[in-house]
Amino acid sequence: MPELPEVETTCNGIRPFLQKQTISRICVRQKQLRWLVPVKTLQEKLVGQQVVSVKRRAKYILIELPSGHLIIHLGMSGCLRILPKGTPLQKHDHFDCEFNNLILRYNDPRRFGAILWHDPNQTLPQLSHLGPEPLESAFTPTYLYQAAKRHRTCVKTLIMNQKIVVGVGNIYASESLFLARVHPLTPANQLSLVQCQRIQRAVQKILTQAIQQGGTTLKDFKQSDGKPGYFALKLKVYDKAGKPCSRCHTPIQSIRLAQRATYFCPHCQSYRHSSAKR
DNA sequence: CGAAACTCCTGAGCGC
DNA sequence: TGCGCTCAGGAGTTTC
Repeated sequence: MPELPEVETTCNGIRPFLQKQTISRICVRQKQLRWLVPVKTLQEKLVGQQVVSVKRRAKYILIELPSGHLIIHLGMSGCLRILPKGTPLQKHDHFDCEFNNLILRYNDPRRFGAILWHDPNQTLPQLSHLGPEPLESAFTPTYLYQAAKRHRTCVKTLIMNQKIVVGVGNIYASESLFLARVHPLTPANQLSLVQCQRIQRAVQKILTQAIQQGGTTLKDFKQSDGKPGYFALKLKVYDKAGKPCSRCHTPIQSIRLAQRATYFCPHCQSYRHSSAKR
């Protein structure tokens, strides 16, 4: 579930509680995550350290300490909560980072998430090779156009490729292409510059709106204070198969693309419309 | 090299 | 009520 807006929401939610706080203790209850630093390393690097900042890169949460970064990835089902000390455990509470008066608690039913340590002197493979941030200046229509030219895959798979641009997951890929009026199956190397411009703008608009709404809660995403995200109410095509398109009332179609559910309006996003210059 | 399939895991929802 | 099946938002690895 967590795509860029959900990770951004989580960062914003935990930041005010953690800044300048000192880590007093850590607790790892489940070692079978996607990646987990050795507990000994965590103990050595974290305990007694003061949080300098809380940042986001792609879908990774970076908690900066004087000696490096604690990096948390929420995977598909992870969430981070700020809780009072002594809060009883719930199922799938895998990791605690304790401060003086509060706990940063990581819960992840599917265990696709990760807890990493980034030593500033070393490169972390997960963070190298990442593409530009979609909301920063490097993500331009020209950049997207040049990148698209090198790929034969379809546009939806392209914008979900973290080497091309980070943060766009399955939900926002469908939503962005609907807003851009581009068919998800359009081959990347056939996109026009005008289409790339529409896609770039749409991605930025959708992600910005989703951040303002606190992310999207479909099943289990929670903000750090436990509230759901409200962008689900704004979704136009995702999970709307058979429902009328909000723009033209044609039933929304769903297809499977690279093993992922994909939704689009066959009228608004037809190849004919997509290729036409607008 | 790129593209697509496969993989990790739990839980929800469905049909029977 | 319960069983078995399918599907789920990520992303590195494997295979072709």
